[in-house]
This record gives sequence, structure tokens and C-alpha cells, in this order.
Amino acid sequence: MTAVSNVRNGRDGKANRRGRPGYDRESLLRVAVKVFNERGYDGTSMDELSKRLGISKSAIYHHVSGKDELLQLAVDRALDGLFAAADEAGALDGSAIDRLEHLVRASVAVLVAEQPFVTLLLRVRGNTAVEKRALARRREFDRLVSGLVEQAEADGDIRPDIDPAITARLLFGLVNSLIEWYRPGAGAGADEIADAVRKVAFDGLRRRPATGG
Amino acid sequence: MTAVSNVRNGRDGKANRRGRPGYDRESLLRVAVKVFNERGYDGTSMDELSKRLGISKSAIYHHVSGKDELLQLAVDRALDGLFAAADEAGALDGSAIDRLEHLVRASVAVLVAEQPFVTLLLRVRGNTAVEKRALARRREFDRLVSGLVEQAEADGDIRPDIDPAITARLLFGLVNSLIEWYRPGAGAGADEIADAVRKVAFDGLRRRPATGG
DNA sequence: GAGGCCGCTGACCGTCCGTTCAGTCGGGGT
DNA sequence: ACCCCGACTGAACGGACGGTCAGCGGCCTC
Repeated sequence: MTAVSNVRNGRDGKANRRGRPGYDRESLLRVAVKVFNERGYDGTSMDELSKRLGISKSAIYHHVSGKDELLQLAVDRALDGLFAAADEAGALDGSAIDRLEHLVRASVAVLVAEQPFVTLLLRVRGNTAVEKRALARRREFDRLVSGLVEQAEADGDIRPDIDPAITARLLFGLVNSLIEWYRPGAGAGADEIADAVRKVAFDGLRRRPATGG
Repeated sequence: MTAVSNVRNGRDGKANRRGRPGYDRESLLRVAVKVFNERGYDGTSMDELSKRLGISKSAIYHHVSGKDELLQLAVDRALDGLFAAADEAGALDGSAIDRLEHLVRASVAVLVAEQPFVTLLLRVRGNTAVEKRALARRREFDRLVSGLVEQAEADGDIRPDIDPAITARLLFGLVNSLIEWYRPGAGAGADEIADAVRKVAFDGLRRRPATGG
């Protein structure tokens, strides 16, 4: 509800700067994204945000040009992470299903590492120019995944009895659902989550006689 | 963007009523929920909503007490559907995994039949009293699912190498992800979707030598 | 064809919104 | 000790917000 003093002071781990100590862009962004995720972007007023930061409303504008830029910074970070994961998977030599498996694992890692940023990204509706741009990049990522799934099905590595378009969407629906409940530090760790997602996605949750991996 | 005339006039299929023709609660609610899902609940103003309805802002208050009540009506419809599915599954005689499979199928049917209402429900953040109540009912539903998964794992019917709490969340993350892309009338039908979800969830998306069902 | 009901209008209210601006405060560098 | 830079304050702005109110207009019923 109220500001936490040790959240402020973004200097940690940075070279000493001149002037009054306080937030820098990065530490302010982290708090803002957290609040956006709790109350929704549109549901969060700059006044509420300033109270959570423990500074005045106008102080926020010293760090960013407005509410819009906070959203932009957040969704860009999430998208950059996801595309890095995609590039990683794309650079692989293996079969489509191997690259797909790698992409799932890398995506989970990004969701886990940047959970608040990805959460915000996945809730964007396209109301503003910033949101429209974010949605366009998301669609690009989705096309990339769909391509891999189609290829894997053509290779005969994925069950042929489901439309690959549906398979792709279910697969990344499963991965993306992480943001609804995963909280860093609480419960399972990142590796355990990534393993669980990979197992459930590729082999299902039913017990089976003998399954590798 | 603008109102569609044949969306108005909620009389279709109803007994003739007195007075001027126009919206009734039901037809107004359907449009409102659609707009809420496009722009977000907080991101939709009553003015914007009135434009989409093709009536004046004040006319909305003739049908409902306010924006809050529209949300209440919508999330209640979604929750009633989900709990009906749960009751159905709970009344079954079979093993836990059979009841779970039934619940998944019934839940998908609800998501498909009431997609806009469920979508709105799943995006609620808890900002108002209405939203808090909705979240509480959602948590109750989640506990129900978790219970079934735990029981199924105790029966030995679900893979024991994943924490049942995680399994339950992944399972319903998979189911709930439908609302992100399923659109009635376009592409796959309800039965095809339900089948795909059940197959992927229980048996995974990988091709396997011989798998029943 | 008169009555009445239902859906609707347009002007208006107080409040909250995102944003701006002219400064003040505080601490490290020199 | 002084300077200056970066973080911050408080009051104010215009506009958008959810909601109210007194009354109008079309259609079914009798």
C-alpha cells in the first residue's frame, strides 16, 4: 500500500552519482510495473502510483515522459527477451521439434526472469499507439512459433490428429499461463517450472508405463 | 466502431413487450461485455460504450445501475457456468481422473459457449468490491480443481514427477488460454477444441506409437 | 384513440485524470 | 566552502470520467 523505503534509491550496484539520492528510471520502472500488474494499467492512476513510490506525482515526470513511456519500456523489455529466446532457438541445427522444445524452455526462462514485464505485455489490449505496436510484435512472435509447430508436424514429430494452428496456440497458452500464478522466490524454482511445462506440453499429464525425459 | 442496428432490439425470441423497442438488459450486456473485452473494463468509458450501443450515455442507466453492475452480471454468468460444470463433474461416480477429464471437457464447453463473459472474468484484478468477490469465487473453483488433481495423483493416474499444485495450474492455464484466441463461428468448432485440449492436456502434443482416445 | 409504459435524450454535476511548471532540497565534487 | 546537479515538491490546468435528472417520444394494449 505505502512506499517501501528500501525499494527507493536505485543506486545499488551503480557508480556514485551526483545530487540527491532517490529513484532512477530502472528502480522506478520496476515498482510501476508491479503496480500496473496489481491494478491493471488503465486502473492505475499516476496519483496511486506516486503513493506507492513514496514520491509526489510530479516527480515521476522527472524520470519518464508520462504513463505511456512506462508501458513502452515494460513491454519492450518483455518482447526483447522473447525474441532473444526465439533467435536462440532459430540458430539451432536440430529438427523442428528440437528447436520448438528449446524455444519452450527459453520462453519459460524469460517468463520466469521477467515475469512482471511479460505479464504486462500479455494484458495489453491495443488502446494506444504503444499498445498497438506491442501487439504487432507479439503477433510476429506467434507466427514464428506456429511455423515451428507446422514444420514439426510435417516431420511427423507432433501428433497429426490436431490442427497445427490449434496445437501452437495451446502450447503457448500453456507457457503463457505461467504469468498468472508464478511468483519468483515462492514455491517452485525456475528450473522445476520449465521442466514441468516441457513434460506436460510434450508428454501430457497422464501417467504412462515408460516415458523418457 | 459505431453501433450496429441489428445488434439492438433485444426482443428476438422473446414475447412481445410494451413500449418503445430497443435494448433490454440482456442485449445491452452482450454488447457491453464485447467492448469491455476489446478495450479492457477500466479502459472503456461509459461514453465510448454508449457510442458503441448507439444510444446516449444516460440511456445505459435505464437498464443497469452503473458500470459496476455490468461487470457483476458478466462475471456472475461466467462463474455460474463454471460451477455448474464442476457440480456436474463432482456428481460423477468414476475415479478422480475421470471426473477431472469430465471437468476439463465441461469447462471448455463453458469457455466456448460463454467466451466473452469468461474472458472478462479472467481479466479481473480485484480493484473493486465486485471484482474482489469474483476473485474469491474463482479461487474456490481453483481449489476444487486442485483437489481433483491431487486425488488423481494419489490414485496413480497422473504422473508423479510433477508437483500436483503445478499440474493443476498448468492444466487450467491450458484450458483458460482458449479465451485468448477462440472465436465462435470462426475456424474450429467447440467439439474440435474440446477434443484438442483434452488430448494435449492428458497425452501431450508429441506423436506416440499407439495411444487410445 | 387514449393511456401508459418503456426506452431514450441532452444538459449538467462533482470528481479524478494525466500532465505542467516554477521553484526547493540535499549531497557529492572540487 | 562553494557550487551545481539531480531528485523532488505543491499548486494548478483542462479535459475526461461515472453518474444524475427532468422530461420527451414511440408503440402496444384496451
